[in-house]
Amino acid sequence: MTTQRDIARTAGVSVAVVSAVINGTAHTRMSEATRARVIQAMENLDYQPNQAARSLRLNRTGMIALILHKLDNPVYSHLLRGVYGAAAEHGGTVLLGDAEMMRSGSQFVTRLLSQGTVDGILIRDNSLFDDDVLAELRSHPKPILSLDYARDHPWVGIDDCRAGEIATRFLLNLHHRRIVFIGGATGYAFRQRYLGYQQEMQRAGLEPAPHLATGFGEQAGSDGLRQALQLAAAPTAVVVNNIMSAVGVLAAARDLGISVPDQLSVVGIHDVGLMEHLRPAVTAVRMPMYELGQAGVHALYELMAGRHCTSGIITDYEPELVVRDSATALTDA
Amino acid sequence: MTTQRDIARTAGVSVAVVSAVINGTAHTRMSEATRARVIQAMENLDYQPNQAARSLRLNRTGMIALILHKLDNPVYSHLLRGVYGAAAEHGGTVLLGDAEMMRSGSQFVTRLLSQGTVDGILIRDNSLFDDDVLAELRSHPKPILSLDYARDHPWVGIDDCRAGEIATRFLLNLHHRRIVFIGGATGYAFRQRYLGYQQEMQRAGLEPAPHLATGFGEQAGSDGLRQALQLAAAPTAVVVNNIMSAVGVLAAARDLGISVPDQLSVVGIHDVGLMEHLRPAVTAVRMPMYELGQAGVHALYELMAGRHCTSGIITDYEPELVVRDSATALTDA
DNA sequence: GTTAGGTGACGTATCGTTAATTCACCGTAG
DNA sequence: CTACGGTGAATTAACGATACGTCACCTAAC
Repeated sequence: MTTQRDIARTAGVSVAVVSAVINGTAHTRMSEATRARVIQAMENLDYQPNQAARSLRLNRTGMIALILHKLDNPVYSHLLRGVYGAAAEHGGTVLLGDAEMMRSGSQFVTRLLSQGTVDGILIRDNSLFDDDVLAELRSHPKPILSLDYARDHPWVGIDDCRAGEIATRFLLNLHHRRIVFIGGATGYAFRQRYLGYQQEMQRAGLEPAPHLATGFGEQAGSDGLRQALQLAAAPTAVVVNNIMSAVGVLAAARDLGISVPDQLSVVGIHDVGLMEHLRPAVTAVRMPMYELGQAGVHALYELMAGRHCTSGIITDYEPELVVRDSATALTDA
Repeated sequence: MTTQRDIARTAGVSVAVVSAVINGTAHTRMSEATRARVIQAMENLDYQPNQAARSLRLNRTGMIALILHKLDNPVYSHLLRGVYGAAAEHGGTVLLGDAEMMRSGSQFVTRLLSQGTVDGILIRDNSLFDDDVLAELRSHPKPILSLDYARDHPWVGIDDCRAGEIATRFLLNLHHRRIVFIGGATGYAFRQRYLGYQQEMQRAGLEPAPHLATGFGEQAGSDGLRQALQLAAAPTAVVVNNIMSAVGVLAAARDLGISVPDQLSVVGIHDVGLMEHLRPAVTAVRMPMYELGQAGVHALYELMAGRHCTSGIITDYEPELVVRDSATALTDA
């Protein structure tokens, strides 16, 4: 491995100068000729700074952790892109973790937290961490930022309530009145979306249906729809709190012989490529996940720089309805 | 931050003893009483070793990189689990990267390769890296293992050819004769699956259809089916080379008014949760991706230990057909 | 002619950990 | 009474990069 010492020897300067050339240290100056010689030597010897040494000296690794609920959830696809991109802007690398690995006592969490492996942590959905881990998280010195509302941490979020409103408003405009809200686990974001639904229903003078929060994933959507059909008045439309649950709703509808959108309109919250390729293609509210990732990283870097960061919902980018085929106007039957 | 020096001071010993207690160094001995005092001090002060210092000293980070094509491809879900699990067994952490980030010249790739950020690299689908990156990969000192056949690296793979055979054999047993093979990008694995299809067709005395390798993803499946229908004799069954393309095939079939499985049987290669929740639920060949991840990590650790590692297909776990609703026996029409 | 200030560069302590070397002490064998 | 081996520990030199303190040299102002 080529070190600064090798460069120094080759260029006939001291390591201090090499380091100064690399970091542009104001303190140590050098002539243009010297700088050029050093740069030449670095290129010739194919020098690459040793990260471990750098981390030790600077007490900073240039790596941030991103902890997600289910890595394979397609809604994270854009979030990941945003996070990786923004981290790269700051010259940083991203260590990706699944919340599953955050069980307290696991190698992974300890390592992240206290061993200086990362400079900061971005987490999505606090509700997933058990109390021990949360305590550990709070006690350790590196900044943490939540990508969802958090009572005890700095956070950045997207307007989940608005997403619920948009989906509901769309269905109301299509003359639906019996609209139910299906799916969603314990997270704050999930509840916010229901809140948006609730508000919009009340604004229209309608009674919101209870939250059929049957959980997360395809099965939850299927269960939710079956429960919805037990209600006194069967719904003509559903808002689905989650992209994978939307798949479950479509499956259950098919299994029960309910035609979508003719007999049941479906609007999903969150949009991914899959929604376009299901049949019927699913009308969904696109959430600005890419932008959330970006904003989260920038805010985290603020924190890591010791500066203040204002928590809140990002307002530059709003949830946006993508109209496809799974919802249609209610015709008087 | 608590360091070994703090422990040493508290326990009234030297740092050498602390290090020896931690690492069990044979060279430096100590009495049981001393060891106990050191351990007590470590607990009291909540000592966590500094990874940067460790990495610098040992020239080893305990981190391996896993580079995938599309992170959000659900088939990686089980692979990830296998990799993370096996890495944890070795006390390691996984740095996850998308091949997109492997564009040569990017921060990420350089960092991985030469700056000692990781001890080894696991890559899936070599075809994704451009020549510059591959050259860099080969020139750098850390071991690399491919999770797919590779001419120039050690590799571990799954039996993709067998998967093609299984899918085709299943359809043949259902009396299908006009079977086409759809989708797949440039990877070796994709071609192997077609090869399996080809072999099985020939074994049945049938002429294999040309490989409708329209690419990767939902759109590819849709395009592939449309192309298949242009063939002289329309197919009664398709093998789909890729899970997302299967979604596209179903969508195109629906759009074209072709009923699955009544008019067209579909078998997918690779299985993910989604397949169960599509309608019709997709019959698919489950690939041992979890086991591939495990085997890859173990082989990589062999390489990192300077030992030899035999490249090849893992045989302990075979591709396995999961029968659902998208394929049915051909009845004489 | 002396000195103040600027320029260009060097030497070295430091980060926390590991491991090779050295050392002090004690009991015992010769 | 001395030499010796074993035990339990301390000292210290790396690992590579960074930044502070220092210094030699040159020019120009007084």
